[in-house]
Amino acid sequence: MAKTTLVFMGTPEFAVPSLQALAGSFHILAVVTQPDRRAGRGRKMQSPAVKKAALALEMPVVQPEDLRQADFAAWLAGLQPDYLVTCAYGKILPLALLALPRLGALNVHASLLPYYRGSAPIHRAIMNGDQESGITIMHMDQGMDTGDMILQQALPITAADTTGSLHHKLADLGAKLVVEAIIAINNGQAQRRIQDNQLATYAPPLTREDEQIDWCQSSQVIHNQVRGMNPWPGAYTELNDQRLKIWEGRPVAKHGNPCGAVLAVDQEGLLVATGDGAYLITKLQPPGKKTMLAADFLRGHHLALGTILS
RNA sequence: CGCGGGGUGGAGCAGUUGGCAGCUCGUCGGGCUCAUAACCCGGAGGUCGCAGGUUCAAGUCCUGCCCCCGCAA
Repeated sequence: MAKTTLVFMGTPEFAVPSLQALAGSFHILAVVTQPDRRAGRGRKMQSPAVKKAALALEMPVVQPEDLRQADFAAWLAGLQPDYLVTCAYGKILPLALLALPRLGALNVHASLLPYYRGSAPIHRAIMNGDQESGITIMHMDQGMDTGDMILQQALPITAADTTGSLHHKLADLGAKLVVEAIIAINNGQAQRRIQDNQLATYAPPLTREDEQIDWCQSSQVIHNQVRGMNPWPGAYTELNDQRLKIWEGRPVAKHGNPCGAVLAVDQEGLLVATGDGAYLITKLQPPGKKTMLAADFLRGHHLALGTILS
């Protein structure tokens, strides 16, 4: 039997482990990723993480500007892949493409579908204080993350997890499962499970509002937000018209008013009143500066108790 | 050529019109205390990112370069 062939589509860091795992088990005909774009400080051209990984594996890389162009479909059809596998590609695939692969068009999604359909499932799971997340390998259909599920595996979210740590774990789990899913389909052992749309929830992209801390929320909600925004894009608060990113902290059983007020300043950090208690900021970052311990920050910025963060 | 902040003892910061390099913390030694991340006294530790220039004199003014970071994408 000929080796299974596939075309991989993905863009950011999250997709790299899946690409590498698939490359180790099957024959990847081509890698499709988003075009290089001017981005970041200085507006330099930047390649997607998947492109760098694919080039390192010496695979052909294609970076179409528009998937709806007829020549892209023709190109894909010409490769005659067994599978099309997407993982955080970043664009909706035209329906016409999904039928081209002989054995299916699969997607790696970072949630336990039908929960958290959409683009920010990892952030949202941490922000909501969930105890569990996971990976779903599914067939794509025309909806956003609505297709039939092939394989799913849960992963506990620990109290210490941040979006960053969970992202790494899920990327690795996704890599493992997508290989398993293809093997199962090849062997005829895969079962398609329909998603229960009644249970579906969505994980919309982050907005600026998601980043700003509302100190009148509970300490736990704030903590989940801080964890969820770490390492990107960072939860922030305003101090003297300066935006201060809050990278780490923890709820503390103290009380004070009003919410947002600085209650204490010591070697452990900066204690701030919240809606139901207090939150100890232990690691933060002023604009233009590196991330530092709150205690370090306080050595150079003498904050009066009662100063309000907003 | 997207906008902007910054590199000053180990850490975080200040340094006004150029004129002996300071603050908080840490560290070392001593003292005090039942005790302390407490307090008191004393000390060490700095090529002020790099290279030039202006000047009697440069952390500070000028030129070039390196590095770090925020916004925006």
